[in-house]
Amino acid sequence: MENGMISVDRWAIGSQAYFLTHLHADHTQGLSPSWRRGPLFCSRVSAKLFPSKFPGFDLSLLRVVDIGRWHSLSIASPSSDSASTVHFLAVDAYHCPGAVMYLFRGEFGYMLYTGDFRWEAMSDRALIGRAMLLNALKDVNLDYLYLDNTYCNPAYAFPSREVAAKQIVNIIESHPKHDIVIAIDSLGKENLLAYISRVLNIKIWVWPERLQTMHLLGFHDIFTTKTSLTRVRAIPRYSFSIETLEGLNRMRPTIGIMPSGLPWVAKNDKGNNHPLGPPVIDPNIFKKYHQYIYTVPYSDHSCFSELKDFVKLLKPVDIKGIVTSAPSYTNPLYFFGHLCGTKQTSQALHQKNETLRSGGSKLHKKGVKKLQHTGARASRVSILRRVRRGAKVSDTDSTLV
DNA sequence: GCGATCAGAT
DNA sequence: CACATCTGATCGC
Repeated sequence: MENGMISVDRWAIGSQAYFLTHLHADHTQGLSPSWRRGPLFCSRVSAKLFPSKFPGFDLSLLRVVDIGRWHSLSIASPSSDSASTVHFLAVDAYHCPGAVMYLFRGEFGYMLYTGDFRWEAMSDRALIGRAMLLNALKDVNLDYLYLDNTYCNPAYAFPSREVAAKQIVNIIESHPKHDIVIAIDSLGKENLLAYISRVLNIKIWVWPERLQTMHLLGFHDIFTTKTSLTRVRAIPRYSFSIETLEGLNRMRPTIGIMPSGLPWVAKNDKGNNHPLGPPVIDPNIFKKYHQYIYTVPYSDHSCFSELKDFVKLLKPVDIKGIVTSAPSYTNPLYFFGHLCGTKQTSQALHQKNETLRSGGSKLHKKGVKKLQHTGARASRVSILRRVRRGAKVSDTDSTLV
């Protein structure tokens, strides 16, 4: 938060309390096993996963925030002797396991920080979250909304995860003799994999660290690390590529499935990369992306229409985007200003397509020097990182490139 | 030397 | 493309 007394998904020095929305790496930059700058509030599921993400972390710093219940925290005011109280409520963000949004109440008014979230209006979980938020805000204004603006453009239109999951099952069923690899991250999309497993009555291979995560999350019979037990494997997204699929296909017929909201960007005209132009739906939707690869619009972020529903529901006085680093960052007020309180619309028109950068300016020139590195040191760093997250596999079994 | 951060990759 | 992630190189204490 801007007053500097509380940080959400930021871990630099200077705050009295720190809040974690979820355990994806881009929200934990700056956290490390040796971090101990203050109490760290997070959901119960995040707390459970915490030791495996940061082995050696001082767990006495963790404060579990129960979903749906108001908590409070006393913080010292920087300008006066008196302490003030901040109240906060965690609401299920329905993004990845443990992901929550935080509603804060304090001298600054009401502020909602969504973190990453998916707002599928028809889902039970979103309905519960909706009721919590409406109840908390029924008699007051929401002064600030920090919004997951990952897909804050009408060009981003994709179906519910339920629909996308059925598409994926259809793809698998239409390739009965193929091996299947599905790209996932270190956390998230467990429900998709569980759905595939249940419908097709098949186990899903995951890599060993991921199996540990699955066990912590309470999945005990669905996943395996033995390739001989299944033709469906979930592999890290960073190792999922055209080359990977080509390599696999030299051994056995294999297709890859990339579940993501990204390919469903509408493509604007070439020369005109104005991000605000009329949306044009990508004609390749639901089609093959490559000889061996299907991309399916399964997203853990809200699409544009869901963001719009969310803003309409909460009618915040002001909105700020959480994601500010994307090249085509768009101020949410451009699309949603008219749904907000006073004066935002005209303001938004002057702020459209504003690009915000974080503090570190990148002035380094590239390629000025090419130093040889000492191979010994590089591998030591790498090994330490592997050890920290728990013994990386060198599995001949999975035939990952 | 070591952790933090950056650049570049998928 | 870059949702999130990993690797190796470099920075800075």
